[in-house]
Amino acid sequence: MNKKMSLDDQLEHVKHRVSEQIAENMKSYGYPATIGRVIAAIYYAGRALDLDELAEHTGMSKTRMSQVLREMTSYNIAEKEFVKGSRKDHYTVEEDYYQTFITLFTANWREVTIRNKKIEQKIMEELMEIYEDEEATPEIKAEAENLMEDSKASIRYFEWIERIVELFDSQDIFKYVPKDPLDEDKKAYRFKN
Amino acid sequence: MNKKMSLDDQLEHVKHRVSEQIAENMKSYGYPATIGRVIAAIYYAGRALDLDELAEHTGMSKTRMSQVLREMTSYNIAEKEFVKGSRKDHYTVEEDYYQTFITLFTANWREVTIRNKKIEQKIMEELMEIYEDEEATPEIKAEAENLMEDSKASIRYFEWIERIVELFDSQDIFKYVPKDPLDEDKKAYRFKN
DNA sequence: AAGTTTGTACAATTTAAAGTGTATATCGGA
DNA sequence: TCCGATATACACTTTAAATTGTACAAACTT
Repeated sequence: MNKKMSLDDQLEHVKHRVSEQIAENMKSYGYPATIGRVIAAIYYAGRALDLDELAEHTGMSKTRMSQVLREMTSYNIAEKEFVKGSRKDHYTVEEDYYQTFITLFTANWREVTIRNKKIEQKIMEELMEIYEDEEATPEIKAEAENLMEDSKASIRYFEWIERIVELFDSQDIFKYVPKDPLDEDKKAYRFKN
Repeated sequence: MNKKMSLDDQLEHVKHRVSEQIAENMKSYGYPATIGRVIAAIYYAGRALDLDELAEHTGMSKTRMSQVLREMTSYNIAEKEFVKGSRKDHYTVEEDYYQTFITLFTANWREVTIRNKKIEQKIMEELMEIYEDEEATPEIKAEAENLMEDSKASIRYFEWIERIVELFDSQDIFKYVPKDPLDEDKKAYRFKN
C-alpha cells in the first residue's frame, strides 16, 4: 500500500509527520498543538500566509486560526506582514528553533513568577496581621513566624527562577551551552571516526 | 465575616492558599495540580502520610491518591517510607523547591528529546529511501535533500536541549545562576539600606 | 450608501484530562 | 487456610480545554 504512494506524496507525508511532531512538542511546552501546525505550514510554504490559507493547510476552522494567531503574536512568535494589494492579514513566524524555545519558555515562567510574587506578598501581609493581633498566643505567633520564613524562602526561589529566565532571555545561556559542540569535542569526534 | 475567623482558622487559611498556589504551579510545570496539593499536605504534616491521610487532607478519593503518588514516585519527587507497625504505604516528598523544579523540568524535556530523536531517525531513513529511489527526479532529490538538512538541524537542536537538561541535572546551573545572590550584590544591597 | 470582504465575539460542541466508585487481587496476621 | 486490610484496575463521570459555526462589526470598494 505504501509502495503505491508517489514520491511526491511520500515527501508530503514526511512534511506532515514533521508538522505533527512540532505540534506534539508545543503540547510539551504547555501550549496548544495547533501552534506547531501553524509554524510548520508557514515554514513549508516559505512565505507569509493568511488565515484562510492557514485554515486550508491545517484543516481547521478560520475561527481557530484567528484565535491561535492572536495567541502567537502575543508571545511574539508570529507577526503580521504587509502584503501588497491584499486586504488580508498575512503572518510570518519565528523560524529559529532556539529562539522559539526561549520565547515560549520565558513567557511561561515570567507568568509564574509574577503570579507567585503577588500571592506571596498578600500572604506575608496576612501573616503579619495575625502575628500582630493582640489575641495571638505564643504558639500562634511561632506558627505565623514559620509560615513567614517559608514565604521568604519561596520568594527567594522565584527570584532564582527570574534569573534563570534572564539567562535565557539575554542569550547568555549560549555562552554556557553553545548551539554547536565545542571545537575540542569536534576534534575528538573526528579522530574517533 | 473574615473578622470572625479565629486566628487558628486564619493560619489554616494561609496554608490552604499556599497549597493551591503550589497546585497552580504544578499545572504550569505541565503536571497535574493534585501533585502540588500532595506536596503541601506532606510538608505541613511534617511527616510521611499514607493514602488515606492524603485523601483526607486533599479532599480527594483514595484512588486518585494512589494514581498521583505513583506518578510522583515515578518522577522521584515522592518515595515510600517504612513506618513501624503499619501496613500502609507512607510517602515523603522532596522538599527542596529547586530540586523539585529541576527534577520535573528535566523529566519533561528528556521525554521530549527521546521522542524527537526517534522520530527524526525514522524521517531520515524515509528521506533516504526517497532520495535513492530510481524514479526520483532531480526536483524530488533536491526537496528530499532540503528536508534532510532540516532534520539534521532539528537533531542538533534537540542535542542542545539535552545539554540544557544536563546543565540542570548536574547542578551546574547553580554555578551560573546561584541560589543566593552574589556577595557583591549583597554588599551593594546593604549599602543601599 | 449599498454591497463585499475580512476578522473575531460568542455560544455550542467535541475531545481530552482529571477524578470517582466499585470490584478485585495481594498481602500479612491469626 | 481463612480474614481483614490495603492498593490498584477498570469503567464510568465530571471538568476543563480545544475547536467549530453562526452572526456581526469594522474596513474597504464601488
